[in-house]
Amino acid sequence: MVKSTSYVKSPTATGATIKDVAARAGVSTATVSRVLSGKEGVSEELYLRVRDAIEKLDYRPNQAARRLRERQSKIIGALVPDIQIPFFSTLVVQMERVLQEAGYLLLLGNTFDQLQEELLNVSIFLSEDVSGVIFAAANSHDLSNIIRLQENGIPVVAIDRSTGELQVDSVQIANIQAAKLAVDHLLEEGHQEIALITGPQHISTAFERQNGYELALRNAGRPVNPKLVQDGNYLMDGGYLAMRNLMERRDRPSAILVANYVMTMGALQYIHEKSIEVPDEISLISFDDMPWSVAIRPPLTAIAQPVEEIGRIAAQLMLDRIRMPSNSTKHIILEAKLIIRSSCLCSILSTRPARPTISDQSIEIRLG
Amino acid sequence: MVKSTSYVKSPTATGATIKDVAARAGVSTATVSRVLSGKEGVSEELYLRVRDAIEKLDYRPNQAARRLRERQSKIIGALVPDIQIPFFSTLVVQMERVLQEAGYLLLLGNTFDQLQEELLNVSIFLSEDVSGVIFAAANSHDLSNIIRLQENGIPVVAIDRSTGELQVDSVQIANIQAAKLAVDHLLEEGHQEIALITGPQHISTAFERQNGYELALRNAGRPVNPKLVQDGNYLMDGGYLAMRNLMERRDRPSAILVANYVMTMGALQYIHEKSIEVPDEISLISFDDMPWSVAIRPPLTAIAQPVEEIGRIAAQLMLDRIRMPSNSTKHIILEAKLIIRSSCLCSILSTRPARPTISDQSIEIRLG
DNA sequence: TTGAAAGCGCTAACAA
DNA sequence: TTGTTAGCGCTTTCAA
Repeated sequence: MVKSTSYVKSPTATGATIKDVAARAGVSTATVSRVLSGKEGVSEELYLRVRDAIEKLDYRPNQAARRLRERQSKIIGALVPDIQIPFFSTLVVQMERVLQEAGYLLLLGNTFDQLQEELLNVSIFLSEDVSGVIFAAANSHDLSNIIRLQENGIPVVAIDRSTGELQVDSVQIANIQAAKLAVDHLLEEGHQEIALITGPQHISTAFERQNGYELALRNAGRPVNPKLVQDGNYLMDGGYLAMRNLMERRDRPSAILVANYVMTMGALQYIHEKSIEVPDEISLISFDDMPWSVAIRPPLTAIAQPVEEIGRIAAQLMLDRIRMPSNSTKHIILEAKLIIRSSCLCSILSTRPARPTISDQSIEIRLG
Repeated sequence: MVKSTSYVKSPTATGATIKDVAARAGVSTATVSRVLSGKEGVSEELYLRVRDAIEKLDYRPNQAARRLRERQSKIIGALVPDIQIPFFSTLVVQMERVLQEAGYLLLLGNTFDQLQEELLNVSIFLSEDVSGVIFAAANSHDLSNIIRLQENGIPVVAIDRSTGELQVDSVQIANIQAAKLAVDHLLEEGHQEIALITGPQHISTAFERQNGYELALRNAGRPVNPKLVQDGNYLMDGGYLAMRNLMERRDRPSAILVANYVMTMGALQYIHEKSIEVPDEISLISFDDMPWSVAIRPPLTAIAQPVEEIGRIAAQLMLDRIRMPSNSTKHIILEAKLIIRSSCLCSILSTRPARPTISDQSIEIRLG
């Protein structure tokens, strides 16, 4: 068969277009468009005919065409370190829920805390002409990628991490207080040597949590021993190594605060490999609380962040900012809670007969 | 100031367009387009001028316009149950990596294993005119949403879960063999009463794993006791309740296979609440292996799926299918491995003096 | 209340 | 090798 050589991209059945709908309903595309966007001024009769045609043809408007015409994509980009980290996957799910409700699409970008990956995703976002970007900065000291977005007139909202000078809406927790809360608790329990496994210093949550740790010690008139502060790089390996460094010391600390959940897993691996008893030999408090923190032996005392709320608020801030671009910048700070379970208990206390240790009777303490 | 009333959507600085680049380089937009797509037939001189203009203007092509014009979005939709489940977040990250490399964007859709949510996401995918969809069916017995995609000429690839009649490329593990492997191991260790915590019967991995469990027992000439098969709904709560049902029986099983990781967390919660000793009182094997399986006490014996490989292969199958639509359908079945750690150990063996139990001396066994 | 028509930014056929 | 131009599917102005 000889056919004309007009070029056709997709030989497969493409969906119906607005033209098809218009033809079938016997109206103009303008009318269909009006029905689509629920605009006033369409007669009952035509409205019904159009709706009918839409249904019959299983028509769905082409988003690319819409975006091109409307000059706004209704896509929100999200820059997170790694969706494999439970904290961030929960964040993303919540943001998505709120945004979807408002007719926006969430486009995910994992940065793995590398500026280069962040840049790559920012480029994609710019190409997609995103309506906004919610971001956890890969490096709190280098926000050039974020600034690039702003220069392009794209509203941005910071989550989880601070942004220093940069004027942007933000949601995060009170990291200093949260860390202080944990250390205060350990001090109250009578711990003398309290260590910290911290994260990369270019990530704000890491140094803020460290600040909180040091603040608590100083407030209590205790010295801050730099040897007891180990960088675990926010990774599982790092947590493992940091824990090893700490436990191989001649004078082991009696308690440890771990600045994120991933490192806690690494720390626990070391603890279990060496059959160290928690909390008898060492008390442990972990940042971040997971549903399965109670499935771990011993159940972990943890600093629980209101993750879902952070996600929802971030999305809401974004929507507000898009609607009212000139509103004043908002900074939302939420408080984290200390959930006391059984991974920290003062070894001194365990000598008191009135309060049995876990290993004796396996009680469980739950507060908060 | 009185201005003309021409309508303007975005008052903010929009990025440069191809026209701007053409003007600046003193060429036509066609030439810019040719440079952009790396086409032959542009003189060295113009090429350089165009590149320079692109750089100076920080120009990035508008994707919406491209999609509209090219009639293909280069977006791949991904339908997964819940990105908060580690297995799926890893899958997504790997797929994204491969697809991005090939110039495709991944658009994520969480179904939470609800057909309604699946439908919602499919509608979005259709509107976005996605080039393909990689899916883990919310319900293996109702693939109508997937069929709808196919009817629209959209290539689909199945991951993780079977699709029965439906002819589609797929990647999954050999679930029956994997479950059998685990149960065989427990049988070899001398366990008499082996229980299963299974998932929803409309999810193929759940019933396939159950088949493998039953097959292993039958092959060994053992009866299958329906009371020992508990539905845990693939959720943490479900795992908790299923474990409780099992342990409250007069004759407790001596070993349990848990069909996914989330339920294992629930099961462990119950185990720890009741201070049940693993593996002394009960042996446990869990489907799915996580980096932090070694951070749990005791380190979990697990069936490790090649998650990352599944993700990469799925993405590759998708790309192949797009390039060669008429290729024959491929089914890739990968094998899972049994990683033996310390959560399963035969209680009979522990009576042999030569082999101390974990709780005695805290040895660690690692194979695989 | 309705329709005609312009044009969003881009690619590719075709002409030069 | 380069430019001109049509048109992808949609929304909105403007005129009727």
